[in-house]
Parts: sequence; C-alpha cells; structure tokens
Amino acid sequence: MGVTGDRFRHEALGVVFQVREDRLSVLLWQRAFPPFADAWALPGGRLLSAERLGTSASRHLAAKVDIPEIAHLEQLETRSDPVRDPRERVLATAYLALVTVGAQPRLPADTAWHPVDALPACAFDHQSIIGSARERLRAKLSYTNIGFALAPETFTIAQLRDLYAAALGHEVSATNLQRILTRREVIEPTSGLSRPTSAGGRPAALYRFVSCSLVVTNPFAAFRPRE
Amino acid sequence: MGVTGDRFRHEALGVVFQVREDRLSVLLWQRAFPPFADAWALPGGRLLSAERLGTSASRHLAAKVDIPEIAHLEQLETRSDPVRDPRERVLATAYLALVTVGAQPRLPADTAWHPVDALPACAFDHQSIIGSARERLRAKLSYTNIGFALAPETFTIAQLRDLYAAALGHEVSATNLQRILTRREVIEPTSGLSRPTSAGGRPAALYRFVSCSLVVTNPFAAFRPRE
DNA sequence: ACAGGTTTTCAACTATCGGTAGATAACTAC
DNA sequence: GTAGTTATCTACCGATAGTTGAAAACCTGT
Repeated sequence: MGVTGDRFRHEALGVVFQVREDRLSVLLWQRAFPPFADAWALPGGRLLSAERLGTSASRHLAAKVDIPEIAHLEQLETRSDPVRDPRERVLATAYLALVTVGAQPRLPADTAWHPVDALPACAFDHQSIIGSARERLRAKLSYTNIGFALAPETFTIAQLRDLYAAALGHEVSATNLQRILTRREVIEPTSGLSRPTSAGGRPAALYRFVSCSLVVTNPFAAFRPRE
Repeated sequence: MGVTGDRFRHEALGVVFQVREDRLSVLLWQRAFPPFADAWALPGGRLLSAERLGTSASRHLAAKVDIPEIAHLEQLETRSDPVRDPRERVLATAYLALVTVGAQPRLPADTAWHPVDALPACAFDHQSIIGSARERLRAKLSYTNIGFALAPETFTIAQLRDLYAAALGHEVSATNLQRILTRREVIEPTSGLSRPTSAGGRPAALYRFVSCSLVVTNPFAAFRPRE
C-alpha cells in the first residue's frame, strides 16, 4: 500500500504474415548492432505514454515498414521474461497482423520477408513468438473467416486452396474447401469469371469473402442441445 | 533511436472462477477507497522488477486471497487503455484462474464470490475482462480437457454434467457428455461407485480426468486430409 | 418380497459435417 | 473435331455428436 511500484518499458511487436509465392512468410528486419547483431527481429517498438498497445503496433508497422495494407490485427500475448532483453527489462505484447496476398509494400533496406519454414537466426524470443502466431493463425483459419485478411478482393477456389495450403502447412482439397466455406457462408460467388490461363481449362468462378471483419463461423458447439 | 522511452506501471489481474452451488462464480473484493469506492474489483496487483507476469498473478492471488488450490492459470490478454485507471496509466495483464469445485479457501473480509450472471458494479474495466474470461473458458471446455481444473478428483457423470452446465451457461446432456469425453479419452472410469443418495437410485460410477494438464482434444481439423 | 419411485447407464436412431473419388463441364491448342 | 487441361458437381461414406427410450441398480413403504 502506497509503495512506489516499479515501472517498465513496454513494446509492441507485430508478427506480419503474408502468403508469398505459395509460402507463408513473416516480415523481419536485420539488426545492425548488438545485442543480436545480424540476427533478424520482428518489427515493433516502444509504447508511448498516451498510446494503446494496438495503435502502437499499427504505428510501428506503418511507420517503419510502410504497410497500410494490414487487413487484420489482433493481440496475441504478452511476454514478460525479465531477461528476454539482455540490456534491460522490456515487456513485449505481440500482435498478429495479416497482409493481403499480392500486396507489395515498399520495404526499408534492412527489412525482408522470410518463409516461416526457413527462418533465419532470430533475436530475443522472436522465433518463439512467431511460432505462437502461426498456431493462432492455423486455428483461426479453421473456425473463423480470417482468410479474408490473406485473400485478394476476388479469387478463384484454386487460388484460395493454395492460400490455405500455404498458411495451414498441409494440402487442402479445393472441392472440400469450396463446399465448407460456402455452407458456412464465409465466401460467396460473384458474377465474374477468371480469364482462362494460356494453358487452357475451364474458366473459374470468382468468389469473395462475405464479411471483412472477423466472424466465428464454426463454434465449438459441443454439448449444446439442438433447441 | 536513443530516445528515453516511457515506462509504465503494470499489474497482473486474476479472473478466478469456481462453480459454487451450480453457478459459475468469480472472486472479487470490494474497494474501500476511491477511485471506484464500494465497487468490486478483480484481485491482482503490481508487477515486481524481477518477476514474470504469471508468477506475479500467482503471488497476488496466493497472498491476498489464500488460494493454493488454483488448478489452472493461463494468460488472457493485456489491457492498455491509457485512462483505464483514472489516477495514472496502468497496463493490466489478465489471467484466467480456475479453482476446483468444493474447495473453500479462506477469504479476507472484503472478498467474496459472485455469480457471473449477477455481477455487482465493477471497478475499472474489470467487468469486460470477466466477459473475456468467460468466453475463453466456454471455448476451451468444448475443445480441451480444461474441465479437470473445475472438477474434483473423482466425480459422477451427473456432477460433471452440472458443472459443465454451470460453466457453459446452458443445459448439457449427461449421456452425450459421458460418451464424448470418454471417446476423446478426456475422462476414464475408476473402480469406485458413489454412495446412492437417500432418495434412492442406482449408484453412479466414479470417473476421473485422465490428465491434469491442458490437452487440446478436439483440434479444428477442418481442411486436413485423412492421410 | 414386491411394487413403485429414482437415478444411472447403455444401445439404437439420426442428422450433420467433412474427406474422397469420379463424372461432367468449359475452355485452349492443334 | 480431338486431346489436354482446369474447374465444378454429385454421390458416397465414415466420424461426430444430439436424441430417445429401455434396461439396470438402488431406495422406501407396505
């Protein structure tokens, strides 16, 4: 009671995912100075005095990395290991950020995309944070409409299949994907058709996501009676 | 670069749930002084300089409320609204804590259990945090074995049904519950039988949870091929 | 001991979900 | 046309989970 409590630095980190060339990739920048010189780190930075964590994450991403295309941002978890930063104690709240496939944001010279299954040496606890973010993304792909934040405005089922396969890390059946997402009313057909490729083949119908804000579509309905 | 960053107070809060008299209840203490005098608040307190958030939550719960019976503790989310505390800015990381049914921890005079569907006026953003915690608990009950942290060592299916019904907020069929949790290998029968009640009736088999650490038992398997 | 009441347990029925396979449709190139 | 290619659809089927009702195992009162 009345004791002066300790105060802590706090940072917001962004795990920015984008599917690039059929591989789930994360945005990292390469540190020039110790600690962890030459290692790769998640974008982020200090929380300011009047700022919420979510806006801080947005600000650091938008300013340092020029990404206005972030289609989804959600809080992941807060890391509090006292020695996660060897210089001084810094709490870090990680956010999951998703960028639409095909977007090509300009990047600073020290910044690059890395496929998540071929990560370089990472600074601090960032590799483990990326692991948590992957888990979250995989889970939400299967019970929410979060795919809207990875997919373009309109897309064919084949494109969506490749996107889900990259993000989930295993093969996905186009037939199944189309039926399930349509039944859940996550996606709907538009009137458009895709240009057939030069190799021929039937033109594909173009779909879109029904909603562009997060909706839980497959509630774990266990133990609930059918009224 | 090199700018002196701001530092913040940080607190850990515990949303402690227990099923009491067939109602999901949360532990709250009544504030004596402003701000929010007389309103009810979640237990918790300051993060210390060498402490992780999880241990801070445990410490505050164990010290202030005498609960060594916390069977499960997990991080929920971090609240960062700059004015969530009118005195000064305090970041708060909330934890979900579960107490076994039947445990009767000694409580300080200002502390009491409140059914979550009849909450009193709450201080700060605590009511909304309790809402988040309920959501998390409900979701995890349906796809993990988290019930182990609410149930006693051994129990009958009827007891477990009442427990799930209280935590989920809707009726639950004992038949269904028994079949599903057994098939998922979440619970298993012991050799014991319950004493029949004075009213008569067949004695019930006693079950136990197979594991007392969190296991995901119903992965959202959507889109995964059957190898 | 037996009837009637109570609680538990189990088996059968059913709907839905989602993975699979194969047929059919719609296009290109030759 | 014919062959090749891609997309789409239907039918099948197993697993999951909600529902129902019967049978089992206990009590009490007569």
